[in-house]
Parts: sequence; C-alpha cells; structure tokens
Amino acid sequence: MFKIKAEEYSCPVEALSNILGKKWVATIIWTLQKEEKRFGQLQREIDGCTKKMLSQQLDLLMEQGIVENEKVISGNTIESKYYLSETGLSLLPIVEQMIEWGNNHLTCD
Amino acid sequence: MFKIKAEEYSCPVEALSNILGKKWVATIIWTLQKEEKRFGQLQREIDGCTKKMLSQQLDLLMEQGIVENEKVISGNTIESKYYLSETGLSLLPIVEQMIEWGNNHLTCD
DNA sequence: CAGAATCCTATGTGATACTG
DNA sequence: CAGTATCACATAGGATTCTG
Repeated sequence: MFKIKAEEYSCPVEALSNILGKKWVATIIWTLQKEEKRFGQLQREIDGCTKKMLSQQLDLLMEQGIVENEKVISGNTIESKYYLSETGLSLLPIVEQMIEWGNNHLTCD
Repeated sequence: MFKIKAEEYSCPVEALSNILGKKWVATIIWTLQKEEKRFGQLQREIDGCTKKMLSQQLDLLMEQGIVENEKVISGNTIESKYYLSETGLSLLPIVEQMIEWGNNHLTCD
C-alpha cells in the first residue's frame, strides 16, 4: 500500500489533520471529487483562493499523493489537469462527513 | 440546534477544518471520547503537549461548544474535568475515520 | 493542581507583480 | 494559461517562568 511519510507526527491523526487543516485543502479535494479540473477551472470554482494559494496547496496535495497532475502542451498554451489519486478518492468520505457536520453545527452568516 | 458562529469562513468545511487542523485538537477529542478527564490526566495521556497548548486548545474547543468543563474546588486543590458535549460526541465518527485513514495511508517511523 | 503571562520563532496566508 | 517570485503580515506553536 502507498504510504505517505510523516515522521514528524505522532501517528496517525496529526498528520492528516495537518493536511486537511490547511486552508482551501478540503475544498480543493471536494471540488475534484467527480472529475479532473484544470488550474483555471479550480480557481474559478473556489472563490477567494488566489493562484498562489491554489498552486501551493496543490503542490502539497501532490507531495502527499492525494492529487495527481498531468500537463498537455498544445501550441503556446498549457493544459494542466488535476485529479484525485486512489488515495485522494479514499479521503472523500471524510471530507463529506466534515461538510455534513459543518452544515449541522456551524452557521456562516 | 446549537450552532457555532463562523462568519469568517465560506461554509461549511473551512470552519471545521480550521478546528480539527489545529495541533492536538483531534487527539484531545479522541482522548475524551469515553469519559471525562482531568487536566493533568489529559496532559499525561497526550504525549508532547505542553500545558499551554492543552489549555489553549481546550479553550478553543469550549468556545466552539465541543468540550465542556466543570471545576470542583476541594480544599486548596482544583479538580477540573473536561468532557465532550453533544456536539463534541457527534464529531467522534469523523475523528475515527481520520485515524483509520491515517493508519492506512501514513507511515510514522 | 490547573492554569496564565511572556517571549520568541516558525509557519501560514495574502496582495501584488512578473514569466514562458 | 498556468504558474513563480517577492514582500509583508497574521497566526500557530513552543519553552519557560509565575501564580492561587
């Protein structure tokens, strides 16, 4: 099984909470749930997330093996597609539960 | 239903991930799952967490209505008991899934 | 026993401008 | 289009000391 290195944490929760706790990360995963998306698409769908943050968190997620990327260069434009890996897909139920819990216990005016 | 204010987040995931993403928080919740614990007990069971962090995160969790506290003064010693609220209990399945996922996808050497 | 107060550093986050 | 680079600021986290 593929395993992420996380030596700096006292397993197992801390490492994951350190990923999901980063801003935009849960949203990014959720946005990628059904289909691959391009960078620009992601940015448009995730309101308020700057290119820098999006890029940075995608890098993190790729390091962790949660998101994968594929680039296609056609002419002078780049088509960069991001999608969830197996590992990433297995995270969806957790994110879903987080959303559900949030809906039930949090108000966002 | 009791709802936490979280105006600063784009509902609903971000607010929760901002709670569970804080260090020690998931562990604290998990440690309190079965029974109330005293401050010192918690500190002993959560290895590496300083009093300051423990106190700080417990405050956060109390603000969010996830943890509740009761103090009993007997003589010159204080017995401060922490336990999960209804809301906190409802968070357990999520934490459990996080632990499980961590066990399957993370290695901590 | 259960914390609060201080101080200091590391990290996260964001605005903005630039690049191939 | 899909990023990087730079700067600046806010927040998190930890070591240590103090208190009722």
